[in-house]
Amino acid sequence: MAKITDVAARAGVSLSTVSRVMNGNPTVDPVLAERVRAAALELGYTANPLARSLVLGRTQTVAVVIPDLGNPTFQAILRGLSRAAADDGYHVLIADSAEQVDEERVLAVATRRRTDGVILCAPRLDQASLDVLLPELAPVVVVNRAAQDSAPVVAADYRTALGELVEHLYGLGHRRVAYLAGVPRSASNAARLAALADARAAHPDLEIAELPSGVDFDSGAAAADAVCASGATAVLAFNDLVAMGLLSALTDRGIRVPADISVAGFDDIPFARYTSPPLTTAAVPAAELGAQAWAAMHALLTGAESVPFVALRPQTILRGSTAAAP
Amino acid sequence: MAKITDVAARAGVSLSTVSRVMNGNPTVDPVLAERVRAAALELGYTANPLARSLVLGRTQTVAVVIPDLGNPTFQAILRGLSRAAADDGYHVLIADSAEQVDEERVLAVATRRRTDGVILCAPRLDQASLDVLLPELAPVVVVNRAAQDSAPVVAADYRTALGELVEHLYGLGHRRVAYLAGVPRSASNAARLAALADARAAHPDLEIAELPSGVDFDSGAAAADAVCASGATAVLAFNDLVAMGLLSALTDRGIRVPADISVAGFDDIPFARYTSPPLTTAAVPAAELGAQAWAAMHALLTGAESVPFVALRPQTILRGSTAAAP
DNA sequence: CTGTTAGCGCCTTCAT
DNA sequence: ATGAAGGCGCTAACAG
Repeated sequence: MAKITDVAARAGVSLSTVSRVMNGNPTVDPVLAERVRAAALELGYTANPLARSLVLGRTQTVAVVIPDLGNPTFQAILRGLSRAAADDGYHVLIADSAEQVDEERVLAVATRRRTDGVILCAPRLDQASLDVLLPELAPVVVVNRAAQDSAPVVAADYRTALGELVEHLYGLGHRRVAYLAGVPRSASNAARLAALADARAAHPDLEIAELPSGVDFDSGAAAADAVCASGATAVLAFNDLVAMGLLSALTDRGIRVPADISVAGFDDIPFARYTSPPLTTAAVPAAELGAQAWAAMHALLTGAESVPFVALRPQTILRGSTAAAP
Repeated sequence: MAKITDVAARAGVSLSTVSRVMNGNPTVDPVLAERVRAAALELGYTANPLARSLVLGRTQTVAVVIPDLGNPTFQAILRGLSRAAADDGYHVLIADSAEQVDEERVLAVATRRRTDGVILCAPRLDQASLDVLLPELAPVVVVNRAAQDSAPVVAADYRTALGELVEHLYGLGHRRVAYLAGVPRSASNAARLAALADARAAHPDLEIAELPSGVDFDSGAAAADAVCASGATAVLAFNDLVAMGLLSALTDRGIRVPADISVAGFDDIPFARYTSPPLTTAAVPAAELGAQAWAAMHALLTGAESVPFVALRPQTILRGSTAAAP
């Protein structure tokens, strides 16, 4: 691999001149510049990014910490982020913590050292740990959870979105609703609970039972009996996977959706529209969330003005899985 | 951020000694070593990975080039790869070429310079370009396509897998089968066509019509009319998304699956089991593919013995979307 | 406008 | 066993 001294020798100039030319510094004699460019081309020279990183103090790379690369929402966030970063000439280092919450912190700090900043998706990390972690990570952008002013936040507005879903069900005449809670300690679950509290306050005749569940298909299926026992006429699932699992288990039991019971999901993952019946859900703009997270990071990196808090409003998508209460 | 000289000063030793201690070099007085460790701990010192990378000539990072982060198969490959690499203490840089085949080459070369190697998923890159690209990328591992000895290959055996699917249909009495071809120029499509040729040779009474299609849900839906017109009693879709689109469109037309027509997919994406009817398909072990790709790269990086070609056999999954010919 | 020089932070011979 | 010194490849003052 050709190095800068090789190019300098070939062009008969000093290495500083080569550096200047390669970096577009205009204070170079056009003739020399051309000679340098020719030499660089012949040698297929490109500056070693590592050496540049060391001297410049920036790597043109950011780290994205994600709890689970198998989760469609994080996949979409990563996709949106990666493409937006690429458009700005940045690279992305991924760190999948594989749901190991205790690893998350170490991972974030480790990746931070080889990058210019980190975008943190850590919904299950407790707030106290997060608060001490963030300053250590700066510049850092937090996705989908609060970060008391120590970092810009880009989040979907789960509270409003779930609120709309509740209103939708209430408008259909449902008065007994079950909520399948996902990870109880996650930030987005807290937002959802707030939405339920809002709804209860607004509608005294509305009963919302909170049933435990997980975050995946099987959890939804496993909750079917509890849902039936609760006497609810409508279910708000933690996410689409849970809703789909529930849908499947209910169907197996001969319970008709939405005739007997309405089911709503959350996220609008790609397959939500293809279930039968298609799933009513709140479309979280995950890829856009990723793009916005990048935008926030880019602003941090370039010292540009930036919004400290970006809230993206999920869109309520009404499909066939919800209907009037029986 | 503390640097090695800070630790040296605090411990009252030279920076070489600190370096030795941090790297576990045993030729250091235990007393000094302990003093160094204490100093490092107090200062929260960790060697700057960038500086190490520059001097050591290795970054502990590999690049993964992927054509589309939105594709479930590549997502799974990335997940398996990322976790396997993390287990060996390596980081992963992702490069999503967003299906821009011409960008793929530049991207691969660019990311290669900041990493120790690249794992290349480039199913649509033409073979000639690939052949000149690979030497430039070494060490490099190629996923899901041939690489004439210039790099280790880790691939799913599409040919055998599709062959099994055909046999399955043939065994069910189907004699007129339609194949919904995906991207004609992709490597895996070539493997699939080879499987069809095998089947035709083995069963003279078997007719297989090749119908053009894309690779996504909508392509499958759009192919419904052509499928009906073809008179086929069974369809092999390029992948599960195409199969699901077809399934949906057929259902809309009142055509029953599998009573009127059988449909088989490919890949076994997470939702294939949840369609109605559930999809018969070939389960490509994508995450395992990623893990194997990492293993191959790790071998390359450590100079270990390695297998030049790993073929992973997809498992045929029989579900409800295929049945006896009407 | 160009070349020389001093680092960026670290590892590693080479002496001692 | 330890320290001094050179260099990884490049950029950015500083002279000239």
